[in-house]
Amino acid sequence: MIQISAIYFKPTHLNIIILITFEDLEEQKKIKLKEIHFFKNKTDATNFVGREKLELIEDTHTISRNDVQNLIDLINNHLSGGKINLFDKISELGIQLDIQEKFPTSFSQDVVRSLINLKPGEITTYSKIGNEIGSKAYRAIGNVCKSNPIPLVIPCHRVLRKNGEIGGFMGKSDKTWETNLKKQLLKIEGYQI
DNA sequence: CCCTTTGAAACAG
DNA sequence: CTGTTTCAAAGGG
Repeated sequence: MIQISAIYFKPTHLNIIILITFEDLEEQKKIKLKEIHFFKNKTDATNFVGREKLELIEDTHTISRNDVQNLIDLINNHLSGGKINLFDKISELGIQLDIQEKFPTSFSQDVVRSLINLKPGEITTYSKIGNEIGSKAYRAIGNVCKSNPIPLVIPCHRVLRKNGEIGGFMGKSDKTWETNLKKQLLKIEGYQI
């Protein structure tokens, strides 16, 4: 039984709670980032930890791995307007991501490959991705984004509708907290909607 | 296997 | 705005 740990924090320049779940790869002295979740407040994050039966880490000093603190620093840097490619930086740290497991089909991997090439402030559309990967399954591209366990790192928030509308975020559409967060993330990256 | 349903979409009318 | 088209993926025979 693999123990999944969780830690949550409030980024310096954004009024949300970010929760990271990860697996400790002890033999490699590394971690594997599993999921990133966003919450409105600490209560919601705590409830999630309880529901998912996660091992909550109260602060990073209690764990031996620097990876977790480095990861939090990277996310904070990015959310403070630092135009870094989170996917690349995380890879440089040697933090594992289970892209293969979470995106098993070649279709979904094509979509992910297209997404991680996007720079902060750069946007695309569902149809543009379709053109890149040679598919007209625009809605299926949305489904891949919906199943993304690591938003920000795989930047689904940079995918808008062709007509300029915001599109969905984390499974939610229309005027939801999620789509509002999508707008905020784009604004931080310097993209004016 | 095949059939139906479901999308964070796009397009025509 | 309302259909219609579109196709990958998942679920149920």
